[in-house]
Amino acid sequence: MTSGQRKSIPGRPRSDTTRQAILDAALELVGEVGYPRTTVDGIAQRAGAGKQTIYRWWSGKAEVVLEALTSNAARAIPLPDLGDLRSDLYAFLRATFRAGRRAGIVPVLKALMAEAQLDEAFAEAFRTRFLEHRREALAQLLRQYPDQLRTSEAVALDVVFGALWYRGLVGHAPLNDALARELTDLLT
Amino acid sequence: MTSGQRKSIPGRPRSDTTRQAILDAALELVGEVGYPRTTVDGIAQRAGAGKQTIYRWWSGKAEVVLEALTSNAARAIPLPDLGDLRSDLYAFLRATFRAGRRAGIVPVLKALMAEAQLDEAFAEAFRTRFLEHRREALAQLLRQYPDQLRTSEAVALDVVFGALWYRGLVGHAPLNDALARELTDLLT
Amino acid sequence: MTSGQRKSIPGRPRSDTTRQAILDAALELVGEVGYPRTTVDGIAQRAGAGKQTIYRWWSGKAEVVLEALTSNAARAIPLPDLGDLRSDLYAFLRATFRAGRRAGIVPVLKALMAEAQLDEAFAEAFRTRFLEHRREALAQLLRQYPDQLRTSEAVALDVVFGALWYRGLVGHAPLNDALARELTDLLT
Amino acid sequence: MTSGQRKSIPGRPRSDTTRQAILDAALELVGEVGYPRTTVDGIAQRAGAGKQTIYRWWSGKAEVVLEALTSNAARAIPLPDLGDLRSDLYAFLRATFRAGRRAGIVPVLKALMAEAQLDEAFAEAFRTRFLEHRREALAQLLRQYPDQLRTSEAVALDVVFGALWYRGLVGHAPLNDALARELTDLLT
DNA sequence: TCGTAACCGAGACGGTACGTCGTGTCTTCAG
DNA sequence: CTGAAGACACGACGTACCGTCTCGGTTACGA
Repeated sequence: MTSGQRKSIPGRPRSDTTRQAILDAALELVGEVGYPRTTVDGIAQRAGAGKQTIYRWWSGKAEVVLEALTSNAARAIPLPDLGDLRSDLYAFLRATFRAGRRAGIVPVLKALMAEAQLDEAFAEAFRTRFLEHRREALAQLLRQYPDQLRTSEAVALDVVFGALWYRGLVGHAPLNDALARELTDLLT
Repeated sequence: MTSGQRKSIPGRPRSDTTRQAILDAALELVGEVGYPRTTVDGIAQRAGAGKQTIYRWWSGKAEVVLEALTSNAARAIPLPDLGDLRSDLYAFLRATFRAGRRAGIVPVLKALMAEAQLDEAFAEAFRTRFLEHRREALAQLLRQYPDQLRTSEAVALDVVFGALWYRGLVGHAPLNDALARELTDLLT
Repeated sequence: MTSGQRKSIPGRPRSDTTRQAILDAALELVGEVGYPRTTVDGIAQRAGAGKQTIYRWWSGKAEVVLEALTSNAARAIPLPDLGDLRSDLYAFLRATFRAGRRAGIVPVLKALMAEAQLDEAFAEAFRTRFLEHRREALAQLLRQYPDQLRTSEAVALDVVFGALWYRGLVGHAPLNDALARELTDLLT
Repeated sequence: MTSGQRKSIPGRPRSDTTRQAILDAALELVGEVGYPRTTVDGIAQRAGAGKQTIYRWWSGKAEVVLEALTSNAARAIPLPDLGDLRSDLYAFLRATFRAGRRAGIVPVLKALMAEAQLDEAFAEAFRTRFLEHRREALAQLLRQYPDQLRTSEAVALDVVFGALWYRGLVGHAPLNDALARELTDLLT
């Protein structure tokens, strides 16, 4: 019955207060001065924490920011359910794009994607702890209408998130409702 | 009236030998130790050049690598012309993906895209000196068959390059002929 | 009957096992890696003790090592008594130097003397709990022959221990029998 | 005739301004907050120098302070020459003790001696660049009167500097004229 | 032919951030 | 209250790159 009740581990337990302070400080700093000018020292100082404490639980600022992003917000965009793929997909894309435009998360996400290119270990973390969740959300939506899609699920996901990230990263065109419209039309 | 032709500038002219040595050294180093562990010092040392010489002509390692990439190779993938969009687009995508898989340029491109996220000035350079060229190549192809495309040219470009970059950056799936096939089918 | 001795203090009494384990661990570590690379953490770990336990009873590694040194050994060099100052002093010095050369205590003493320079509180402890004992031993010897000494007792002590420590700390010359001989001749 | 003209070394030459600024800053800081609380960062900051510049030329704060001490001052106590050993030695000792009492160099010297105990490399530097100079000064004096000394030159030096350092390091008694008198009487 | 000016190599410089280490305090659970 | 365990705030360390600077030395051109 796996009655496994937690073996009480010895020693002082991790301070959740400090953990939260660090995550908050990270988000604040990133918001104020931007990701590249955010430093581990800076986060520690603002959080009233020691640098060591940060390095004990995270491997660097990228991981801290990633966790801050994914934990502070149960940032779930609710999946629409309007009965057909066209409507649901359009609603999903509009909502996603709008969420991106609203808060200052987009530059942070771009920076994390950048970090992932420069640091293989972080790439893995970013993929499994962030990207795949988003992918899975859309995948669930698509799976509801298996035969209304003009291409395979995998390619549909790559097309949607590809266009999304590509416009975001390159910045040559906005993520607006028109794009949502066109992608929807293309895929259904 | 200084009739417009270049006044011969005084002083020692720029050494093209050195320029080439720097670009070569940059590519070599990036190939050997990867972009993040490549340093301006390292490039200078390997090229037998002074650091100042690099900073005189480029703004940093990103620009050097970018120029090395775009200059060393007349890296033109010849545009196919098989008579219809389906064939041309498929050929184009296959050739592009294969070029990417072959040499070690892909990690470098990923790194440059990363750099562009962290440095606005370089982002501009990367966009105009690299990304737009690729975009324009495909755009020319698409413009030959204005009515065989299932979406606008702009979105088609974003879909193609989006999927391409997304798979490349995230690395969750390969850039293979199957993707070329599916994208072609989707867009035509 | 508990007649009037120590009121029994509440709580768990100090573990003498642990105390000894800490002192032993300290001496071992100092012997193995040297004083500067010995850390409080290291001592605690090797002793199977908590750091807090160390800080509860000592003020830092210097005090631990000092106590280890002075307690583990009833390191009394027996005072010679040969009947005249020359013989006694020479015997004393020879024995002292030899004791120093034998075991690995000398580097530790040097390190403690160093620590005393950097930490006023420890300087006091080192002086009263170690240095003065040695001084007092020789002083007793000297006082037996008050009129065979060519200088005051205080200066004689400083000359003997001065030369001793000076050669030990600087290391430009050995603490050998020749020195014992010359010092004896000089002082008597 | 060994006409050895300096081979011109390439690169920017070492900045003597910076070197001096660092040495000055080191002495100031040591004077203000004491040696143990002086940090390399602190020195660099006050000198307006980069930390790297310090580590390029010295191995740590101990070496910087040592050089500051030995270079900033042609701190030569002039050798007395009064015609006989008793007078000269007494004069030398009095002058030495007084010099020590006057400025705040004594604590620094104690700290350097401490450092030498904890760092073998620095010990060597301290010995050859400081201690031996002092030794040699007194040795010269002694050598003028080879037969007025009651012991060998080497032991005389150890007795004098031994008593001096011992009283300085332990601090149980002052370095005063009485000690100078007694040492002189003992040795002559 | 000689001066001026920009080039080039080398490498020192001021600076910022990094990640690690040791200290001494604290907070948990177990005796 | 002691003690093991270990997290915590703090502060210094030494290193790595950055982008700028300052040397001596080298081309080129034009006076």
